[in-house]
Amino acid sequence: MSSAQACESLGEPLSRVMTLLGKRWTGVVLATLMPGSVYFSELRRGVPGISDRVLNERLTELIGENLVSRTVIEGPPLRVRYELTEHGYALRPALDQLTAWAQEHLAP
Amino acid sequence: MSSAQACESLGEPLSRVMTLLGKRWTGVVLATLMPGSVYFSELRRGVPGISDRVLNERLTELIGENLVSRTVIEGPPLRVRYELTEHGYALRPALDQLTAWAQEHLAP
DNA sequence: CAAGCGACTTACAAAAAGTAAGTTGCAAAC
DNA sequence: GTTTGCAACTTACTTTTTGTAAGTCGCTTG
Repeated sequence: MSSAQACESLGEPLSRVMTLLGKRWTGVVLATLMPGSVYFSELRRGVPGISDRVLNERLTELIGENLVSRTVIEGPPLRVRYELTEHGYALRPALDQLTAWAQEHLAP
Repeated sequence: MSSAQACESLGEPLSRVMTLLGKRWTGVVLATLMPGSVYFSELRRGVPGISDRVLNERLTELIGENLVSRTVIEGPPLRVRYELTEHGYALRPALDQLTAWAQEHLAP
């Protein structure tokens, strides 16, 4: 396989992931959803520094990509659960690799 | 291990990686450097859509994190090679996982 | 000797993210 | 029984990042 082909085959799907993960907070939001479903307010607490506005924006995008599902629990009080879909959960090995890499190769 | 602890242990190094990869183009630039060292102009061609300005910015950041090295080749003509360091190259398994995930779980 | 390449740099516009306050529906506190 | 407060957003506005285009400098090629 030539270098150009390697670049192509690596590049195309990779650039699609990076369109998602290349936005601020997306990766951390997904990681925070890994342990299981959470309410909006729990998510916000789990992702220190993110604002309501952006958290909502990221969730909307992830729902649009079928990586996260949204379930309204009619109240009162009304609550909303967010949960990874199968596709979203499948990102776990990749995020684990990134975490391992950071621990070994990224300065604190 | 409690869910809160899991969140912590996954979260801290992950959020450091995402500070890097969460910026536009960073992931694709790193992936493009994987096959070997390249000149600035080759890199630009290898990352369609990126501008000189941002490519330069990303490279400067990556050099600052010791993930990429820069070598000036005195001309004329003067050229500059960019190459992954050991730390940068170590990201390969993670990027491969992301690529594999995109192929299986991300809509084109 | 005009035009172009390589590697940037600069100046300016558009898009994304940050910040803060507002909204709606209810419920416990005073 | 009115104020306070939470949950889940939404809106308006500021700041930061990106995008776009042109400019620079040394040299080379037609």
